[in-house]
Amino acid sequence: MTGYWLIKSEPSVYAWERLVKEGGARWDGVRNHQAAASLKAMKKGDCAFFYHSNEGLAIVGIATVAKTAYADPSDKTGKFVAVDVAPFKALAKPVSLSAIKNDPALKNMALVRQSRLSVSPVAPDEWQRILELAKI
DNA sequence: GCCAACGTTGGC
DNA sequence: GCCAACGTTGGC
Repeated sequence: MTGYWLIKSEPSVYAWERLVKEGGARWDGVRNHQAAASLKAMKKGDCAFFYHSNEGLAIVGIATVAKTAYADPSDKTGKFVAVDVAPFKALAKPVSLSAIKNDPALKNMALVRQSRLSVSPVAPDEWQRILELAKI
């Protein structure tokens, strides 16, 4: 069973285009326990929507989990974890936050309900719906 | 630049 | 262990 997730990044910090260019990245710096729990639950090969926060405000691509959770080297306390992700596919049509908010099928997404959460699970039906909107 | 939501910290 | 104060995130 493939798991579905959503990871956020500010484009000015780490943009989707950079992930594509570099072919992969360590996803570290998560300092929230709820988000960390999602990181720990990720399996190799799981898919994650890549969302641009602050600027763009849209899901722009799909990444895959290349390496499951390990101790985050940037965390001195040793409590938090990082995963490695790789680019999988760009969306033909980015799905904006406003489109998500306006879609009754997507209203309950963690992205909408808990906007500050940087890593969150995505339900399979939500995943499918977004793929439709993205014209994949 | 403002503000709401949420997490964390520290005094009691 | 409660709660006020403060810091951070992120949408608008």
